[in-house]
Amino acid sequence: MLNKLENKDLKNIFLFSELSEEELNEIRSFSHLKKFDKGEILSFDSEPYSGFYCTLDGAVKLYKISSEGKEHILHIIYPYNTFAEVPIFENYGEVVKNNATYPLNAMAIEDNTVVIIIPARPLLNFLENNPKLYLKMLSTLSKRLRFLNNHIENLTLLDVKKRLSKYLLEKLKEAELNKENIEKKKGIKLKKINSIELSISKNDLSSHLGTILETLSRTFKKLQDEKIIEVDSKKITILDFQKLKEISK
Amino acid sequence: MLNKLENKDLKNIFLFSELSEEELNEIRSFSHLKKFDKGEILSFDSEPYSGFYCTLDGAVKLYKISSEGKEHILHIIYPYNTFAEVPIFENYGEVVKNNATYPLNAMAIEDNTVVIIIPARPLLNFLENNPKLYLKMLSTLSKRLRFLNNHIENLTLLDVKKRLSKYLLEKLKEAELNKENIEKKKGIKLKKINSIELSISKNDLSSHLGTILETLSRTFKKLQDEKIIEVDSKKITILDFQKLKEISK
DNA sequence: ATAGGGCTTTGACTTAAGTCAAAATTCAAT
DNA sequence: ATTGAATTTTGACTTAAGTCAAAGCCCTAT
Repeated sequence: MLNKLENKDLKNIFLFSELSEEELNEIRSFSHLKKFDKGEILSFDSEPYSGFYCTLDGAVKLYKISSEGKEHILHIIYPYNTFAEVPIFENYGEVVKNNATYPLNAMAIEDNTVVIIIPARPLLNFLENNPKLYLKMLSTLSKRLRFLNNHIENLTLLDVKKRLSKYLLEKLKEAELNKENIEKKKGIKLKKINSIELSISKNDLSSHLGTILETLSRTFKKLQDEKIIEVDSKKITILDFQKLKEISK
Repeated sequence: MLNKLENKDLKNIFLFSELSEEELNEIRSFSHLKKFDKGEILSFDSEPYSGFYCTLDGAVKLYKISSEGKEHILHIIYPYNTFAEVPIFENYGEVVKNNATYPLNAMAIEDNTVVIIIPARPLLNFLENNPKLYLKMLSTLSKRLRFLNNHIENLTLLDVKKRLSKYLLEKLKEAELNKENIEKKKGIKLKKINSIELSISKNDLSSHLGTILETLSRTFKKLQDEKIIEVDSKKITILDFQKLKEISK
């Protein structure tokens, strides 16, 4: 159980992955951990400085909510991924004024979700002395921009069936990459992956896909009736990869 | 008419606004201009290196298009705003490999649209020698992230009437800021702004708002019937600012 | 193993927004 | 000013997806 921040935790974060032990110590000196239970909101305001976050354990959803209570999840953040960088940089210089606003809301979606909080001011100082990190940061933000562009494409140009198909294919690809990593690391050969385990509730999934639970349920059923997938609670088996790919286009 | 790139053009670009004449000369030495007519596609592939762009005259739409030909416009780019930075940074180091893909398509939407093209490799070198620009670049990308987050919020949580209302209010605000700038610059007092001139076709506007021309037309009519706005071709007069604000929430 | 709460599915119905087609308006070039 | 093309509006109709309500399922803690 994660209770104290160690250098090895920081090393897993892309931005810090190439830092020396001393440098990691420095990062640690101005960062701190915080733990949340499922459903708890990560209230950005309560922190001394606005800064950015990284999930170390559990999962966090980043979402927008309308005046009528409708929710849309833009990102699900898993361990070692950072979020809430925007307010640090968008008006740099003004950031310490404590009135920064975060574009998104954040909520833990698993018990014992641990995040590390890295305050803006010391981080900006650190970056200035280690300009090589700027490119890493630019890379992270650029990847997120591409993700959001694709997300908008999905939401505006595809119907729910296509969006769900695309999501399933992405998760399958992730699982495959993960498998290959394990194979390489352990020097073993694992059997081909043809199923995925949904890591979030179907309600959260529907919110991420820009629809509602009932419509998602019906769309799963349609794909199952067409013998393209098999749904067993959270386990989705892909029966016809080609057809799924065809639909997602 | 813009035919030759001059330092004063570069100076208007946020990223380069604080550079010396020599530094601007350097930027100019590896950049070049290109001119497009309305409807022409800015084909990123045809350029020697992938790099980023800045509009100097006219306007460019950045859009996604589906396999069925449906289009969604994510950004309209006006003079001195940059675009297409993502492929430079997302996999930095690999960028020179010439196989970078741009997340969005780009098309000129006015005749005589002039863009400046800044190739990735020399730009990255320049940044390395002028690390202060990194923060400006991070600021630009962060602002774009916030914009896209808001855009997704609008598309997923608001209906067309709300989206249009919000758009009109934003444009009104822009016009007001513009007015204030002129007043400050010229030391004169202008009368209050209560109308805006649409700078893009209604078809493009509908695509940007995530709907279609017919629905946009009907939504304009609804707002007009409710005496909230008055539509005279491209000129939109706001008759009831409060109500418009109420609707947009 | 069983009760209870949280999730998920199903059914019947509504609605916002899309489609297709035709008419009307606006714009730009003579 | 006039004409033809491009843009925009209007009307009639369809449809994907949302709403509301009820039933069913399945964890998890006793």
